[in-house]
Amino acid sequence: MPELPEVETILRGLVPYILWAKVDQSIIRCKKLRWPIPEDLNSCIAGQTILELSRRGKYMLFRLETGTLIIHLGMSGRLCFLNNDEPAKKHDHVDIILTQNGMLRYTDPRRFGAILWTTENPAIHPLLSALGVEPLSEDFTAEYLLRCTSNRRMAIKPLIMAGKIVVGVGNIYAAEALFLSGINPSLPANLLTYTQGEKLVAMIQQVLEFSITQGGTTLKDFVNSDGLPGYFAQKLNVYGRGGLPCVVCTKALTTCMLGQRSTVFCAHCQPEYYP
DNA sequence: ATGCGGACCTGTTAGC
DNA sequence: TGCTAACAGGTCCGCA
Repeated sequence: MPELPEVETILRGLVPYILWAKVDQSIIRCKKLRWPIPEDLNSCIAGQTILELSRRGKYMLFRLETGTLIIHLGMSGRLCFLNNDEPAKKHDHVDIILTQNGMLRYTDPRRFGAILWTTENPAIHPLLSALGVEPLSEDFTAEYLLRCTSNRRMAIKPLIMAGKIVVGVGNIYAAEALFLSGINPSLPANLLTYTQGEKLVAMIQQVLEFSITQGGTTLKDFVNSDGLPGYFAQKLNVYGRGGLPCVVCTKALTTCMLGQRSTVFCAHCQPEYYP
């Protein structure tokens, strides 16, 4: 499941292959994704040069001449640069064939992803307009976080995952950052102290940045689609380790559900708040 | 406005 | 062994 570091890694890897390339045509094999792929996708993008690749949260933005392709990988989506003669497999939804050699192939078995087209500034697109700040930007500070959490009673973990305050913090990185910050995932957000907020901001940035660094090392492999996601290379302290010993205190890690998400934490290192 | 639960979808794993 | 059921994941939507 691609999180922000994976999306960033994929984007960086694609730049040398597709920036300034021209779209010859696109082929839709299966338009069913989270929203249907626009029927007229081909007429929207054919013949246009890819002018810019960027990212907003986990949304990839391919700016063409008359509009922008918005691509989300959901949880099982992949975007690979392949030779034109690569045979299509079961869950290959779309090919974007370039006039030079090669094509971009979108694959998504679980269909949680999206491919959309907008002729407007993507920043005002309904999917992007309400997103929180980029976690690795200078806008993401303890002051900002505290301003956002001060009147919210919701648990801190689902709140930082919701994407309204900060984007790109999925279940894995939320759990890891909270562990490294010593903050209980259930802590009501309004009780977050400034010191905790500082720590949390720093740890979110640390785990994401480290993961991007790791992703970079497998960059050349991803083109063949067998590159390991960054978080596999990353040492995970809590995610997926419920019941196993805490790497710090050796007590068994606790698993709970929070906002319908499995959540692992150390009850000793991330003590609960008692009112 | 806030916050919660439901929906989407299917490959993988656990349990019978 | 073969089947079924639960689970995982990100994000939007609708209802209280």
